[in-house]
Amino acid sequence: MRRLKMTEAERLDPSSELAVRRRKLKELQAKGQDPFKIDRYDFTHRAAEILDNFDSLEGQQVTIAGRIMSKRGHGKVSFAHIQDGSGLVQIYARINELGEEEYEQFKELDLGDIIGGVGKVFKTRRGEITVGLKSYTLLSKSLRPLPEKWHGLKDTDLRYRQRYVDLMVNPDVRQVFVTRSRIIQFIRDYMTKEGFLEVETPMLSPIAGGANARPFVTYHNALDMELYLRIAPELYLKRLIVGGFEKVFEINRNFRNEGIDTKHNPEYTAMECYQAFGNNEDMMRITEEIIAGAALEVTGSMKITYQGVDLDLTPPWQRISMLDAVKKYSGIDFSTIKTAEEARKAAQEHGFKVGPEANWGQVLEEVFDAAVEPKLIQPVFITDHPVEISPLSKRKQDDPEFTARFEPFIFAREMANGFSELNDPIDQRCRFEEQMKQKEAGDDEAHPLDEDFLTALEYGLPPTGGLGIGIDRLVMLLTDSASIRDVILFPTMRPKE
RNA sequence: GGGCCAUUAGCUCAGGUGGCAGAGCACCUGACUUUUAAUCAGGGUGUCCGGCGUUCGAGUCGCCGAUGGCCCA
Repeated sequence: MRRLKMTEAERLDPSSELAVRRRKLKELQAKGQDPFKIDRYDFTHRAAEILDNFDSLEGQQVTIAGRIMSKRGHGKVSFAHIQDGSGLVQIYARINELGEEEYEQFKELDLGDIIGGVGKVFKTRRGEITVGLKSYTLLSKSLRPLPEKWHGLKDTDLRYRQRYVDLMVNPDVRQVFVTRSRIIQFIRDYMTKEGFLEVETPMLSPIAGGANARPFVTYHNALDMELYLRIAPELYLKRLIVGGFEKVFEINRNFRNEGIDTKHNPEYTAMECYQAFGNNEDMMRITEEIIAGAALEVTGSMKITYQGVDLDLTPPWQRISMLDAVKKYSGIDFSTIKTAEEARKAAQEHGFKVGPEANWGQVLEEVFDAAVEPKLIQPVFITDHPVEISPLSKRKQDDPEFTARFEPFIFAREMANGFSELNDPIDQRCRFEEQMKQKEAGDDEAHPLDEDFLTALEYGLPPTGGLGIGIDRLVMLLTDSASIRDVILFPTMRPKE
């Protein structure tokens, strides 16, 4: 079989827009005006600066650079809008200012082309601040047409796959990611101000611990071994506390091999922190201050609206134990139920589905998830989780079947998870062994036993408070985004074809 | 994993009961020296997501598959 080598342009319908733009590029290159040979362009002002400082800039010469987003030709005069990182500004091209040849070339420019221009700032008859071009330079030729100017790009599939186009034509999208960056910056500043040291721990690890989740598996050729992408940095961060760092935090990605929906992306960002000599109370304070503080920082208020619902994030938040919450919303009083068997029976009688192997704590959790979680709209700390579902948390002093743990919920979503860390190596080994039994019984999200982590605990972990906050869900909350994919620049997608 | 919905021009979308593939924007040709989704005159540029089937005839009906969205587990 002969392979026919055709250039992109030859494959295209010669009347198509793609072919037209390639032809224009070729013509420019033939005239020695290849835009892709231009190396640098020094602008003096951004679009927003010109709009904001019109009074002082009127009549002054400015140099701008950006992408042509709209164009209106009027014979011997043309208007266009140029978009740069700050926004849009109108430019005005006139034949007797540019000269015949340069003006004719200006008319050949396409939407999406990137140009630089020099000209004087003025206001048009209709009052729009405009740069009247004295000269311009094509800095990059766009070979593909932009989406429609009025409706933008709506197709969610295309928006996520071609985020660069989404960002070009949908200013709100850009703003979400600016806000995301500000939220992360706020958290980093807060943690640093509180004396926490930012650290980085492995993404690749022989054991994926620190959470109950299925990991991604990968392979290291030189070591000839499987490695896991981390599901949480927890066990490494606690090793650092053992080593003598007293306050550490990490903002980074976790990877969980689970389904994708509006609240889950396989890779997501979390902030985890650990404080030696602290406990769950300290972590609850940090949680409130970060979430409410970030809201104040990016929205100007601790009272926000999410998906049409008013939420008041002002601390302190309500607290209710998991046991009391389940009693309140499901009517089942688990404090009077002692065995797993009784618990399963009670849950089933109230219409909850529970696994046949579920232990007491897992039954409580399943009833909680079904009956309580959807009701938790305003911020609330759920506390005192049962020990069976909290393998890394310290037991409560007054009731060893429960732990000094908390999870804040807002708009029915778990926003964080924290506790007084279990630092008893003997108990930790028992907890791991219990998890291993569950794994053997078929629970592939059960926690693996990490022998080196136990060794670290045997050297001595001080009493420690720990916390993890899901950044993506926080950004969703503070940008009023319905889907996690709207706050992740390049969400995980199945490849096309 | 299950259910529902969507997929038609570069983009946004129309296309009762099966009968020649449509609009707006974008693009092309021409007019127009301060426009504002500029306007005016002309031009349709298409693997109707893919495959199989029913039919004289499928964008439309059926089955299978792909991708996405929403709901449920």
